[in-house]
Amino acid sequence: MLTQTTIQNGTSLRPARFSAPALLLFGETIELMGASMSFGRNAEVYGEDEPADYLYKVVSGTVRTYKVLADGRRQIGAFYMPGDIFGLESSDQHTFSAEAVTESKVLVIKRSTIAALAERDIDVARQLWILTGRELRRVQDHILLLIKTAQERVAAFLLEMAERLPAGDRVELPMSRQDIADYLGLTIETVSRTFTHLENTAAIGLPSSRGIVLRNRNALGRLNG
Amino acid sequence: MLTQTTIQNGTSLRPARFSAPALLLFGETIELMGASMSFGRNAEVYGEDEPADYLYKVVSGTVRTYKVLADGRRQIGAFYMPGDIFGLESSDQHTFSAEAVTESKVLVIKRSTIAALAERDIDVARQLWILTGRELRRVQDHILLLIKTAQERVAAFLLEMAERLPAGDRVELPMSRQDIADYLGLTIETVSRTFTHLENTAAIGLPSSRGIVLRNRNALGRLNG
DNA sequence: CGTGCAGTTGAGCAAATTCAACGCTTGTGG
DNA sequence: CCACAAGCGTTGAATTTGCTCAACTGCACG
Repeated sequence: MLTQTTIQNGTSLRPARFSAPALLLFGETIELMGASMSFGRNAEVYGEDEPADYLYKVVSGTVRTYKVLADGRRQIGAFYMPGDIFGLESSDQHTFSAEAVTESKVLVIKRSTIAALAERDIDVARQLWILTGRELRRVQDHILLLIKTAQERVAAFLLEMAERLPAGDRVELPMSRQDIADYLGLTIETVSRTFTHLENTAAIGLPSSRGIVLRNRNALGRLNG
Repeated sequence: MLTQTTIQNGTSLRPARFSAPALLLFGETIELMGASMSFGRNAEVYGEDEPADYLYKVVSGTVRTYKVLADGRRQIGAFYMPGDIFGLESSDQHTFSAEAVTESKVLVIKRSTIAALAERDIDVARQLWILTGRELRRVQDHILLLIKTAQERVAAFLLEMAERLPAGDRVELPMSRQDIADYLGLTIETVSRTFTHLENTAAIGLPSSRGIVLRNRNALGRLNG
C-alpha cells in the first residue's frame, strides 16, 4: 500500500517551521494506518461542502485548497507540501476545496479513526487541537499578507516558499502564476511584473519561469515590511 | 465577584450564528470558575507576545484583537462581542494584542485550569478544539473579505454586525471608522465614502455616525457577492 | 506545422489612497 | 458661559496602485 521509504522521505523533507515533537505520535498514526493515494495534476482531492471525513498528509507533490466566489474569483487558502497535514476544518463540512497542484501522493486517514483514538488518548486529542491551532496561525499570517502592497506580498511569498521547499537559494515553484496570484489576491499580470521588477533590482534571478533564485534575501525581507 | 444575572444577560444576548449546544459545558465552566474583569475604552486586555495564560469570554462591550506591522499599519483580526470567547491561539504566546473597544466586562479563566479539565474530560478537550475550529473558519471568512472591493467589504461588514448585534435593523456600531478600516483593510476615508454612497443608494440609513439602519439587506447582500 | 497553454509586456483605466480642508461634538479652562 | 483645542467623521482634488484589455513570445504536444 505504501512503501515505508517513501514516507520516510516525505516526512524528513519537512524540517523546522513546525517543530515536530508534538506531532510525532499523530504523524505515526497517520502513517501506520493511513492509505496512500495518488492524484494527478489538478485532480480534486475533495470539494467544498463535501463531508470532511478524512485527514490528509502530503507525502510528495503540492496540494492547494481554494474557494471560488459567486462571481468566479478564486481564492487559494493554502499550499500544502510534503509533511503538511490538511483537511481539518473542525466542522463536518469542508469550507474549501482541495486539488493537487502537481502529481501528488497523499496519505489519507478516516477522521472517525482519529476521533476514536482521541476518545481514549488525550494526546491524540491534544494534537488535533494543536494542528488546528497551527492552521489558525497560518491563516492569520495570510491575512497580514493580504493587506500589504503587491511587492510585499510577492516578496513574502517567495520567502515563505524558500523556507518550506528545501534546497538553498534556488527554489522550484510547483505552482503557476495564476495560483500565486489567487493566493496573494493579485492578478497574474501584477505577479509577473513584480517578478521582473524584483529581477531588475537584483533581488531575485529567474533562470526559468518556475525557477527562482533568491539573490538578496535582505532586500526581500525589507520589502516584506 | 460577578452577578449571575449579568452573565445570564451576556450569554442570552448571543443568539444563532454559533449554535450553542457543544459549548454549554465549556461555557458553564468559564462562568462558574472565571473571574470577572472590567476594561475601559482602549484598555489593553493582553499584548501580543505575552504568554497566553488565559481564556476570555465577553460579557458586555466589545473587544478587538489586532497586530501592528513594522511600518505602523494596524490590522484588526476580530471584534468579540457578548458571548464570544477569545484568547485561544493554541500556542503559548498570543499572536495578536487585545483591547477593549468600549467599556467592557470580561470573564477570565486560567488556561491551565481548562487544560487540567481537558486532561480528565474528553468533552472539554473536544470543545477547545471546536472553538479553535470556529475561530479558524472565522479567519478564513475574513480572508475572503479582504479580496473583495471596498463596497463589498463594507456591505459584508454591516451584515456581519447586524447578525451579531441583536436588535432588528438598527445597528449601533461600537467601533470607530478607524477600527472598521483596519478590520477591512481600507482607509477611513474609503469607509466613510462607502457609507455615504450606500446611504445615497438607499441601502442604509445613517441617523448618526455610529448608528446604522439597514434599509435594504438584499442590496447589501448583492454587493457582498 | 499549427494549436494551445503559460508567461510577459504595454497602454489606458478604475479603484482606492494620500493629502488637505472643513464641520461637528465634546470636554476643558479661563 | 464662552473660547478653544482635540477627536472623529466627512468631503474634495490629485495621485498612485493595481486591474483590464490586448498583443505577443516561447514552448510543449499532437
